[in-house]
Amino acid sequence: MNKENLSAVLRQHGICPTQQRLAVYAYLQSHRTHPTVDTVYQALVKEQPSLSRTTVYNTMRALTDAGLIRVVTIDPDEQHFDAGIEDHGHFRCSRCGTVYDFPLSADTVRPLLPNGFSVTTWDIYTNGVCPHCQ
Amino acid sequence: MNKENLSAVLRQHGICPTQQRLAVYAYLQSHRTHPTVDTVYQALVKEQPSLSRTTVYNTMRALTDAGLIRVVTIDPDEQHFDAGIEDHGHFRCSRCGTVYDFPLSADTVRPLLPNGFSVTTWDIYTNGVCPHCQ
DNA sequence: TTACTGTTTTGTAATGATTACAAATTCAGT
DNA sequence: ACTGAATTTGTAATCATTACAAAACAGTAA
Repeated sequence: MNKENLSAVLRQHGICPTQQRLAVYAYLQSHRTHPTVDTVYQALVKEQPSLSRTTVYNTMRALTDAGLIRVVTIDPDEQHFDAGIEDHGHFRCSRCGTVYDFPLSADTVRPLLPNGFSVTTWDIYTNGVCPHCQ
Repeated sequence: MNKENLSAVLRQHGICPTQQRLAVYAYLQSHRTHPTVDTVYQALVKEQPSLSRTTVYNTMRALTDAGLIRVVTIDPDEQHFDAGIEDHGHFRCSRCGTVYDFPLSADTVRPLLPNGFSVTTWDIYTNGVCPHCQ
């Protein structure tokens, strides 16, 4: 997706597409590696030396509230962020810490969800050792 | 489960059943409310004024490593702990913050898990509004 | 252009959970 | 009681995240 499209998406969700927000959102779109705030900050500050960590935090909050990205809380130490909002699960390797996606359809998950609660989001987090570390 | 049984369980898992560890484990067994370290500490320090928060942290680590309790990372701010190690999912109310259990059998979850990864633990976290807050 | 207004960004300081660490305590075995 | 290992305790450090206020920016009207 190019800058114009990203801009339009942000605007459609009531977020003013500033330089910084576009940069963060574009980074997440093109790096589907579940980066942390600090990873994104370190990458973008090279181009925008004036960028502030706070701006990255604020942007993550705005994008999350708008439903454009998700927070992945699989790591007890840091929040990870994911621009992939289609249905999928997450796997975290306990050796190398890498977070992987795996496919998962909402139709197979929905029957498992609890009755009587209005579920707005669900996440499936799995831990173990990835093929690369075995 | 009484003190003697709890003691035996700890010993079977290679954990020396000290006063403090027993107190923490007994608290988790009898309070299935997914308490945080601080909640447990505040409750137990009334009986054991010398109790240290560090001891509670250390005990949580030991019990987790032994597989006697699980960490619930559904709350981005704090870790919650759960003595229920039978299969179940978690629901967190975004209004009141309460974490609920809901039943879930391993047999229904297993087919959803990714191939090629050796999954050692899985968690299903759901968010929304609980019946009490609606 | 200039002044005005609301929004966004920035940098620093505060917060708060968690960990590191070393001294004090407990405890088993001699 | 004495020794040595394990455990607990309290304090200090770490580090992700948030709060906050000043500076920068964008748009609009005169």
